Amino acid sequence: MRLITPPVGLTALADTDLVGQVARILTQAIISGQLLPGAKVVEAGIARELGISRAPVREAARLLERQGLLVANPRRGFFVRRLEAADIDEIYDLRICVECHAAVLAAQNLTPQTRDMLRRQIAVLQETADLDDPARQVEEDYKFHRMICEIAGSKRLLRLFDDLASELRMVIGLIGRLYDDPHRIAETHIAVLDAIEQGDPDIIVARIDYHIGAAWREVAKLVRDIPSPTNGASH
Amino acid sequence: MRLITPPVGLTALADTDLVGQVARILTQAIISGQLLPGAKVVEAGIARELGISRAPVREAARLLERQGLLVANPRRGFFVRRLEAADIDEIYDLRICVECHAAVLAAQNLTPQTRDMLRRQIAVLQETADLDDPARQVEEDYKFHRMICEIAGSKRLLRLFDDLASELRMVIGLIGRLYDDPHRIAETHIAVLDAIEQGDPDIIVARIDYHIGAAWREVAKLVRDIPSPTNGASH
DNA sequence: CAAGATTAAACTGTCGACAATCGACGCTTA
DNA sequence: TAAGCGTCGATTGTCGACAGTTTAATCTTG
Repeated sequence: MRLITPPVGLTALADTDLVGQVARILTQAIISGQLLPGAKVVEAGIARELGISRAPVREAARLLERQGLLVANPRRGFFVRRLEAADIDEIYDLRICVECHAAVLAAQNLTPQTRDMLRRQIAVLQETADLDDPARQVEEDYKFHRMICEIAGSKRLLRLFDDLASELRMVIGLIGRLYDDPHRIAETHIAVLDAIEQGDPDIIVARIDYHIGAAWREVAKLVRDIPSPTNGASH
Repeated sequence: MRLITPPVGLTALADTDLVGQVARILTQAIISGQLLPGAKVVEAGIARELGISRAPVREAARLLERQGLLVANPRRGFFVRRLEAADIDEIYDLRICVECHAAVLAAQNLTPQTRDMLRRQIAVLQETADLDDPARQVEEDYKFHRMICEIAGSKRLLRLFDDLASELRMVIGLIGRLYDDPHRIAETHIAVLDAIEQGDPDIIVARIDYHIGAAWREVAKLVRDIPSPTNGASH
């Protein structure tokens, strides 16, 4: 189970903050599906693969533990978090709450520059809707929502969004495809941006609610179709 | 700088999960003001004091880093997070967003048992309002709000509340006293509970908004009075 | 006397090692 | 044959050590 593609290991990047590097590598391995939910994270294995000792690996694992991607079982090791259907609901519910707030704040802070940034991202979204590349669509979708949180101007809000997003990407990666109709999704993005530009909180909340709610229903449906979709790694 | 009162160290508690123990001790040291904002957390010092090695201390510090209580400066060590006035605003803003949502969810899930639990906590709040014990008032206040998040039934929501609360307690501990008029605050708690029992989302949001907003203004005022209240530990 | 250079102490980052523990496998026995 | 038991390998938890860096203190010099 290779976590990194370059055969040279991570020596090229390891100028400073080794723990941060490992944390990023582990995160990537999880959201890309190389490490499946429920899988055991063997410290020595990761360490050997990266050509380092176990200490930095453990510290990185602690970071991911607090982030919610890993679960620590004392004397048993770290495991990739298993997400049940209830977790999906929890995440989307919280995401709506957070992003509604972010969008209202973003509307207050909106400048011509940030507005154009959002518009450009919507253009990208429309382009990718034509392509048959679900992973790319999810990625660009994520970027749009993250932009709103950035414009909102709250570090904690942004971090919270990133945490929720990383959990979601974990399951979306497993589902593979996400959108039935990418073009329709792209249109609801436009509706969201219109609302933000208009600036009316009630409309913003209604649009975000509908937009994310649609994704929620979509994911919930797919998760229910597959018996135990988030439970990889049998043992 | 003793972190623990019992002279025996932590051996009495150290059956399992040493890292978790250390994390709790460090958290307590921070929110109790033993470790001031900006202070350096010397790994060897903590380790020696607890009679353990540096490895578990570092892992615990990573947990607090992700939680936001500590900041890691590569090759320089861990420092207690410094909260500026802008951080206070950020925290309260997010707190209102989160707790409004929690209260609406709690109203949906409310049972006679959980309702009574909240009522009892309000009674406790009213009792402590008579006492001249600000720390206790803050503590019981915190418990009431946490109950709402518990009743809401979302683990992530609760964790988020705990994170925000720990950051707030850090600065409130420094401010020392919090409320101008404890009785008036106790009354707004009643208003919040009434709204939850009534179940109308709009009213709930309005009451929570006002209630937490009042605390926000109070804290912001006190923070502004003191030039640099959250910046202890000069160097 | 102040500012910069130099030396010494303290601290972090990482590693390898060792004991304790867990899980799996195979063996015995009814 | 199936259940219970003991053994063995694999893995975690913790420690002490060492190299490299940062910080503090001392000394030099204009």
